Amino acid sequence: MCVVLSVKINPTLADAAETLEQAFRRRRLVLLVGSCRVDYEGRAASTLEWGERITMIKQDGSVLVHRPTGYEPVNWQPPKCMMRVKLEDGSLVVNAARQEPREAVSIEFKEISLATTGELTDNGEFALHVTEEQMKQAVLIAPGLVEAGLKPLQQEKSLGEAGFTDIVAEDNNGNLVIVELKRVQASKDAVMQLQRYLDTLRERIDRPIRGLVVAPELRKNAQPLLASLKLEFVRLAPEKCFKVLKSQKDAKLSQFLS
Amino acid sequence: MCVVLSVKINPTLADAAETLEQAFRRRRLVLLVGSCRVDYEGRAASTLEWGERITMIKQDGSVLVHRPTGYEPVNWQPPKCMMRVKLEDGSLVVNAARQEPREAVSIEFKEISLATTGELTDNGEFALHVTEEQMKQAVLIAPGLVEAGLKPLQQEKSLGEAGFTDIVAEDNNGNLVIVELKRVQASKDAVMQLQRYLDTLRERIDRPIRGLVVAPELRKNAQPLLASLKLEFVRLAPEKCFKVLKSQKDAKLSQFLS
DNA sequence: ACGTCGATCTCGAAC
DNA sequence: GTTCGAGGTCGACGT
Repeated sequence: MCVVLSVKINPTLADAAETLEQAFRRRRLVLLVGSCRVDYEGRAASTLEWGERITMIKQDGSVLVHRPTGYEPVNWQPPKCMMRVKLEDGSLVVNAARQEPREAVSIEFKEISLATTGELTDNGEFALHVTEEQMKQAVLIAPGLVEAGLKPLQQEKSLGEAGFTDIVAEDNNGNLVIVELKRVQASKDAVMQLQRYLDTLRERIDRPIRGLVVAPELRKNAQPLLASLKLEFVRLAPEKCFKVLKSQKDAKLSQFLS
Repeated sequence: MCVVLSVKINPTLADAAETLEQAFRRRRLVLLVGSCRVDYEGRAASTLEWGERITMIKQDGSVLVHRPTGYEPVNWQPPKCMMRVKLEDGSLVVNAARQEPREAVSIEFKEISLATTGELTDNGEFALHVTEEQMKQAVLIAPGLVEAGLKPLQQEKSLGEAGFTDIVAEDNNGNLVIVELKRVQASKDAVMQLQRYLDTLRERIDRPIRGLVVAPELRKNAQPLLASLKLEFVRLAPEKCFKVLKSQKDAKLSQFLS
């Protein structure tokens, strides 16, 4: 297997231009390391003065210009860009343009240290292990994770403008229980969202309703708010949900095999 | 000048490991292209199965794993990571860990097509031309951009839980004027945010208050909402703000030179 | 350190 | 197509 098709070290700009032309025509991956200047105009406008950077042009026409530090690209262009190469006296200009919105990034190189092209194939599955949706599934499968005797009523109850509740259930005393789930530490936001649900529900339904924030943790500054609104917090670790889902999956598997 | 220090095409895993060890010790840039699998565990947890990707390890210890398409890295690690390399039978594992929050990305290579290291210097200045903050500055300098006779009162008026207004001013008729600024087309969000400010203010202050959404454009579906809330829209192009700021800057400069 | 807010946010799902 | 909400958001700024 050979994913890297061409590697040129310190090519002339003309040589690099040739390589780029070909790569863009065939929709190949391009990696450029060199000294450049970048102009952007579109949703905003920016200029980046001379410096050494890494430029990545992907197979779907997305463009990333990375400085030697930091998580984010300093300049970029989303997928589906039209790429153009222009050789001017003493500089190589790569232009990436798109419409809707109309915007363009133009990268001017005065020196290229490395020009690489390749064709990468990547069908590997990406899985985020415990999402909020998975926590919900886990709680619906095993409501005891939240409270003994809890009985889920329906998965999502539309509340019009107020949004959706995560879980509607009933407790051992016949109270309606509204559950607001968070995969990570719950903040005031989560508490206020739950309160809005309750406000809306109480206008429509005349029976006792409890509000539960269920999350691995409750942010400290949300605790007074929670208390003042007479809501409740239930600690639930994502790992527990993961175990429930795993055992569920295993059960299905063994059922399938039996 | 030589920013790229080492380029190895189809190196053995042992050879690559050697190169990486050295690069990490000296805090160099590393680019890897090859077939890998990625595990992440920290704020969330994820797995990415085998595929061909580009891995970029920056000079500040940030890590980016990019699939051949899309703007975003599929896995990453913020700056200041501890990097470790481990050679196991048939695979090279690169581990990037940090604390606060405690999390780690582990990249397992079974084949490396390209391993590059380098030392990039980049002091080029980056400038974004018109930000929302700059629009605000422009309006404070030249309130006439919004309305003739408008007099700004203070830059930001704290409204407790409701957040902050962009600009508080007074019009020719002695009305209080609350301005919500947007650098791009204003949506229902902007209108509702402004309305929240007004609700809060009207509880505290007993005088006529007008609410203005100031932006280059107002989204069509926000217009009925704006009308029903009796708010107003004022068109303001970022270019005009840019000119104001530029003339201001020029004035300062000529003042400085005189 | 924590909280809030903007972003050329990006991305996906729902409508 | 547009709108809405989440993100391992990131990054900047204020307290």
